Amino acid sequence: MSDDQIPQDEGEQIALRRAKLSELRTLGRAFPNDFRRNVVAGELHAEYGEKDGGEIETRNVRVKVAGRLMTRRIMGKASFCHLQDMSGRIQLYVTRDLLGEQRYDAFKKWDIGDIVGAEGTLFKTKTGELSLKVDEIRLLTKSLRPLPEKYHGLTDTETRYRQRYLDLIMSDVTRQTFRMRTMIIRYLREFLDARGFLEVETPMMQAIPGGATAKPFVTFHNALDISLYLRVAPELYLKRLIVGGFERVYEINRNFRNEGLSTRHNPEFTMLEFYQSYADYRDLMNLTEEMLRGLAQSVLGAATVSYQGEQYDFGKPFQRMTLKESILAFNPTLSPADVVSLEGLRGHCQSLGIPVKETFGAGKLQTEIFEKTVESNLKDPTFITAYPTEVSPLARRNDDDPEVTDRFEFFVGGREIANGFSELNDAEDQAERFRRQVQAKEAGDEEAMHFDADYVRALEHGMPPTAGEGIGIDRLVMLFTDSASIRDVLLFPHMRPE
RNA sequence: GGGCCGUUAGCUCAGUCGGUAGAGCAGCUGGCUUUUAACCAGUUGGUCGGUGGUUCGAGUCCACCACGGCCCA
Repeated sequence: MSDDQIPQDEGEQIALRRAKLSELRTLGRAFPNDFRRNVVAGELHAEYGEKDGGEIETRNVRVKVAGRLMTRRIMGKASFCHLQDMSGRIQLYVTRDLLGEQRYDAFKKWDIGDIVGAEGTLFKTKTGELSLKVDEIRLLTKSLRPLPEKYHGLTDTETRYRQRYLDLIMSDVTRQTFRMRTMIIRYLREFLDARGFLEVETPMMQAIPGGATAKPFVTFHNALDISLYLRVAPELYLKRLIVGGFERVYEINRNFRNEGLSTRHNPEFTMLEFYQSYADYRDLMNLTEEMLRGLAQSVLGAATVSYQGEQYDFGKPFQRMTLKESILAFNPTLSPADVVSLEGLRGHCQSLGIPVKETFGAGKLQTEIFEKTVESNLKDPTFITAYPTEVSPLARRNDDDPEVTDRFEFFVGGREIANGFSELNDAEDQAERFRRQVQAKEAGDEEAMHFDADYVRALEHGMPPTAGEGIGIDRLVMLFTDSASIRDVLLFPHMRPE
């Protein structure tokens, strides 16, 4: 950057650091990349943290570490500082006697935030902190901007999201949250891989957006001269793979839905979808229970999940009830006859203040009542089953009651985490359900599905009886990291441009 | 989209009844060879989110706008 590009309103601290960098440039390579560390802080603490200081010094352990300078206490001719690397922090003891006056004076001019490499021998201070007595130290990268305050850290929510790198530098909680996110996804992969599922990737850009009732983003492909949609779900592609003979597949990837932003919604979010042939929705409920119980044990080391002050026990068998049962349980004024009659449901919606459209059938009305009165009360891990066919255009009808499907949703902490069902593999029924969706779309429902003729053609070749499920990864990570907002589990949540 | 709250130094925050804008950390100068929110002394730093308005006078009151947070739809 030349001088005339430097913003004039930069603070004096930045100006001073730029001047220091400028001096470094005159002294040689200002951004060297020839320092090699041989250990990280966490390994040192793991190996020597519990050992006696005298024993450590006797062994004369020489190590090379590197990281960001986070604290500094200069006491004349000797100083303490902490380097932070990916694994943690290690304290350095830097003295004029070991470095010589010239190099020690240079060290004293470095700033908090600079990237430093150091070499020396391990010892323990009189307060017992494992430290490095430094005899070689180099500035590897000059930092031009001051870091947030060391004690309170970065608390401004907006800055934490917009400048996540600062949040990651300053907050151990944030670092831990995103490590946990990775651990959760890794566990899910290993769980499915171990059961013979094949991980695949399917199109993110689709000519016909399908697999969920949601408003898509539209983009344009210039060479093909067609509109493409960012996918709202991978479902129809994954089931094409089931038709193709990949009998167990899964995908962990992004979906995009053109909706508002909130503490639970980001326009792009991560879903796990998996499909298992020769299985039904009950098999998947059992699999889900096993998966989540194992997940809790694996990443938390306990069966109980603590979320926003409440405890959820994944160790005991998950509750199961049908949608209708749950509605009756939480709507004492509604009779068993009302819950299946159009008039009874409409009247109840009115008393609840739910806006009802003329086109809503009993199933849609039940779903509305469920979302308004039941969902937030499903605290303990609970499966709700028997969703209306009307709101389940891709799910297999129940053999005894064609008005409902062999479908479940899974709730914990009052939030939907998973949605699964026995797949509809009757091509003619599927074609009819698509036609219904197209009618709804023509009637103005922006979230209704398109008719996907190739998907019906695939089903016409025969899809084995299959069950499939989607799990919202972001919500799962929120639960397991005790995060109140989805933005806390997304490294770069969407924000309005500054 | 609606309601409430917020935006003051690089960061974390005060700012009374409308009367020349403060602290801690960071920075700068000096001191200090086992400190750890190091310490001691001194010290720099502000378009109070933006634009209008009311007023002799606005960080403070009013209106609108921007961005964010929480709740609701």
